[in-house]
Amino acid sequence: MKQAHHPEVGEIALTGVMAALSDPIRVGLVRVLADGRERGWGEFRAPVAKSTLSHHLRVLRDAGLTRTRQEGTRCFVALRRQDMEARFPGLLHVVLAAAEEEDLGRQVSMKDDPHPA
Amino acid sequence: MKQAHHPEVGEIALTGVMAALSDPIRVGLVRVLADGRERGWGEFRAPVAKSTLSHHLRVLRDAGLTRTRQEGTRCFVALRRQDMEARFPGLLHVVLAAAEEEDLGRQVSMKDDPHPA
DNA sequence: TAGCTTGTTCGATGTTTCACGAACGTCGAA
DNA sequence: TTCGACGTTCGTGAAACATCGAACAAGCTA
Repeated sequence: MKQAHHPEVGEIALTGVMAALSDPIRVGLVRVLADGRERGWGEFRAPVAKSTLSHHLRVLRDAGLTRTRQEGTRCFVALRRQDMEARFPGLLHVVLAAAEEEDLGRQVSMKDDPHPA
Repeated sequence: MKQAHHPEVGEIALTGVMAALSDPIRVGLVRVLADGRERGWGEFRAPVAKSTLSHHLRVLRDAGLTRTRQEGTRCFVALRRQDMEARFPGLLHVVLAAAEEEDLGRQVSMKDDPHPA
């Protein structure tokens, strides 16, 4: 588990962000992170193998959408809302609203938080 | 040249739109169409073969971002601004602003319109 | 009719992506 | 030090994608 790379704000590329958000699972991950809370890796519930989940979280991280922090042997993931807002103002908001409208990424939830309402 | 398919407003999918906008050429195409003017296919200038350009315009069309109209043997392409606005309010605007910020898709221009400013 | 123009489609190629299970490295607990 | 938990990485396929040139179809034009 080496220290993961995170792009700086200025390095965040629009194409990377768009590509990252072109997958339903990843949109779901962003949605559950949308409230700004940092989440433990193991809390995520998605219908894929853990290696695949790791892959998706890596794509989000590489694109600059999320930040991963390590603490001992476990990881915490958070949305880089402010960085995204600084780089591409309004983007995250409209994408989240659009995803909500479509209920895209509903397959993703958090443990002990069945995403009910 | 058969009649191309266009998704209805309600059928436009967020993932499709995001995927379509994850390529610099396609973002460039959207940018030159952003003023709302309908453009002739042959006016586009992009550093790819015409078969590749055709492919990119098809992806944009299939995603619901553009509309293609045929007139005799030639085609005219226009951005579906209103439809996009109805489906995903604000999305096109923020994406265009972000693309502007990054000068993404500058490789695409129009004949007799060298994208000067 | 013959030929030109226009854009699409086809086939091939190389790259990237998504998916999985298995193996691995690291850390904390026993 | 041994064990278990936690994520990452690897190896592998299947599918999708970007790209090109060549072939094609449809419509003008001569």
